[in-house]
Amino acid sequence: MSSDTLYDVFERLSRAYGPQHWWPGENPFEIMVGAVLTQNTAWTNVEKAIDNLREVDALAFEAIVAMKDEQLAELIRPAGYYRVKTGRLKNLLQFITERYDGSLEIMFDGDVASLREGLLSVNGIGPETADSIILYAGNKLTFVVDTYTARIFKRHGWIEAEADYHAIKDFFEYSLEDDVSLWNEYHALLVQVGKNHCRAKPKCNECPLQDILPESGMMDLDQG
DNA sequence: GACCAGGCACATC
DNA sequence: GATGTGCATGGT
Repeated sequence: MSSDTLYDVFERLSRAYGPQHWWPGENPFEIMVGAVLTQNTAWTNVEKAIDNLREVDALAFEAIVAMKDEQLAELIRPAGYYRVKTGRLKNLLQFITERYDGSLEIMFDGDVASLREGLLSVNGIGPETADSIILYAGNKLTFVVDTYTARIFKRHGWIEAEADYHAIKDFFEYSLEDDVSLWNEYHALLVQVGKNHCRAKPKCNECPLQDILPESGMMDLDQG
């Protein structure tokens, strides 16, 4: 699809939903924790887990590092996969301790490419989580691709059905101007429209994107 | 009760 | 390299 169409999509979503103020979270550390907890999980469940951590003053780097695994697991339980995510959070904090002396400020100060590579080397941090941390916690330029992004653009035929994470990421990054605020807002809006209309069973009625002509390969969308 | 959610790692072929 | 499976809670 053309760069103009990509901006058109953004404008429509922006008009329909307004500013998204992403990421929901008070500070970079909280955003980073949320990025792990929300893996394949509804945000409402993540909120419960984050509230639990906050209640016991455990929404902080040293507090989580010091916590026993069973204790952390119990607190984040509402977010699901709680045993797995306990390990992932610990792995991430250990990485930051070792490489950046436990400082998010130092971590986000350096080169984005090497930070991304480092995050991806952590067991439990995949491309979406790494990019979410870099963009939303670090305010650094990287585009976040998620299930909704792929689903929306593939269903409309705007990207090829076989495109993988990096192909989609490259497509957005190449087509859009380098602007952290734009990339932040664009991903947030895609999640918003995805939640409302582009789930497994699509509801295309009243979707802000419904009357954009597909460029190819559009599936039958009005069965939801 | 079935289905789904802002993924990721690992086993198996 | 492609495909399948485990991980788990809570809302619809």
